[in-house]
Amino acid sequence: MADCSRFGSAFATVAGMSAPTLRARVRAEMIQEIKVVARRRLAVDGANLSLRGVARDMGIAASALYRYFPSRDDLLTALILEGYESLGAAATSAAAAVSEGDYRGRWLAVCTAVRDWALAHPTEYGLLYGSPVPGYSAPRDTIRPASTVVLLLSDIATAATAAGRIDPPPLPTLLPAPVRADLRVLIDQRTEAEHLTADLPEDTLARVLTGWTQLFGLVSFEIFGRLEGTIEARADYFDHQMNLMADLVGLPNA
Amino acid sequence: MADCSRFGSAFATVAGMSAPTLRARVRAEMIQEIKVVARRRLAVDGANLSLRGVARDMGIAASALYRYFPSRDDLLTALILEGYESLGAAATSAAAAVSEGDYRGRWLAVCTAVRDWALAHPTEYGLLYGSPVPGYSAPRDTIRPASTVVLLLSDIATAATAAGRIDPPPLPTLLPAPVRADLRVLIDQRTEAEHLTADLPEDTLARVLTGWTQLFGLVSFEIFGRLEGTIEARADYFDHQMNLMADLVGLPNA
DNA sequence: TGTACATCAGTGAACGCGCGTTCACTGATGTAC
DNA sequence: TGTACATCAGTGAACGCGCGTTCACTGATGTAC
Repeated sequence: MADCSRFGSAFATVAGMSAPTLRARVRAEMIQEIKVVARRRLAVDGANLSLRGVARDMGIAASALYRYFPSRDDLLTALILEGYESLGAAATSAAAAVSEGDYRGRWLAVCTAVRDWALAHPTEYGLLYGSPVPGYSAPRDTIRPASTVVLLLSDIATAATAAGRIDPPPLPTLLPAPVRADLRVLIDQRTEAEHLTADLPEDTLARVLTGWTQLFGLVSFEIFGRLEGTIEARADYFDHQMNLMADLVGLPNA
Repeated sequence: MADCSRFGSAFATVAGMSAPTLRARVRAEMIQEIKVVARRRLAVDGANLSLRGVARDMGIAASALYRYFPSRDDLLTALILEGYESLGAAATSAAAAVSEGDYRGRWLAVCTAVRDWALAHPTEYGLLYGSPVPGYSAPRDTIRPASTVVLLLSDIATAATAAGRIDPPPLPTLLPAPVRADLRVLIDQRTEAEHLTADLPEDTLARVLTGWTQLFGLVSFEIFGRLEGTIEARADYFDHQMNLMADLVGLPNA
């Protein structure tokens, strides 16, 4: 839906074969500009994205947009998809910038990248992680890109486990069997899909998911204004909480 | 804004003095019914509450609503306020149903009450804890009722601390000074406002806030569909996570 | 290299809809004497 | 207890707006010979 390749784009037709025609290049640029302008409008209107508004900002007729996106919802879907990809890319490159063996550093880098991205794109963040847009349901395509961050986090834990550098603090609460089963399925799916040999104990994954929930829970609190009047040292607080989660997972100190 | 007392209501004029007039009673019932119907519509439309829709459902003219609420936003505010009150009441009575000394039981009761309320009122939950409604900003009145849950949680920790029944697991990460200062202010505000003598260490409050973030983070994940395809044993998982948070705070096992 | 036809981008008017809010009004309820 | 006036609840038309989407159209770009 979000992709436009089913439109008779000359670009798609000759993709990779010969140089794209003038039209194809202009078309691709146009699609990009529409998304850029739409994102700008999103920041003002919130999730109530309006095609007419976008067209107005671009100085073209509203109907012209239908050459590029078959409906408003498809444009919204494209923006959501790119949002997940943008956030995922930020987190991925932040993780890659930290040395292999510094598991806690990588963990914190991912968390901080998510927060920074959210602060830089608050409305987009709301679109991705806030309440669902009424009358709009995200298509299947968004599921995979949406899971980048949690995969990064669990990969860090997996690597630390494989290196024998994980040491989670013992806590009285034990993992209930049904949850353990759910987690087992997730771990098996992951190792199979990536042809990994490294394994992740269910108990570790459970704590990684705690950290994941804490990460987005705290970022949502901050972005949606729920920390107003309580915590003022936001960055310090965030860093502290994410370190606590790294403690809980058992990642070593540097 | 949300209250209608500045409207020339006969009820307000004679409040507590003599029996309310027929008109006053009918008026009060009408206000209630508007809110009930509006809440029902909210469940369908999401945050895009429409006055005309409410009027249609009630079988009256849209303009008639202006006798009761000066604008759409005031109705929305009233609903948000009642939402916080309803959630807070559910959590409070759940806590009260657990015996004084069972700190962990009270903690879990509050958490479960929040989750149950959210599952029973998903759209309202989204209105309270999702992305802010575009073009609408919540007035000051909503701040106090919105903090009921976190106060309940910290009161449990305070009581456990006073009883000497708290035993948090030591973790390497320490509280940064600026955060400690923020937390100190919150604790002093609370003890002063309630004329309490019991004190709460900043480190404990920090972990209570971790639990608070985890609680709403996880409920939001579940309500907003972000657990789809991962955790199926939702209730077990929730219970487990909230127990983990109780471990972190150091609440004793029963 | 040039011409004839097909494809595409963009226009502007139009459709049909829903919205919040205002306003002059009718009829019922309440109040003061 | 009854009457005159004031207050209130609710109506229905209207204003002005913005929206998504469709459609017949013009002019430019691309393609096949």
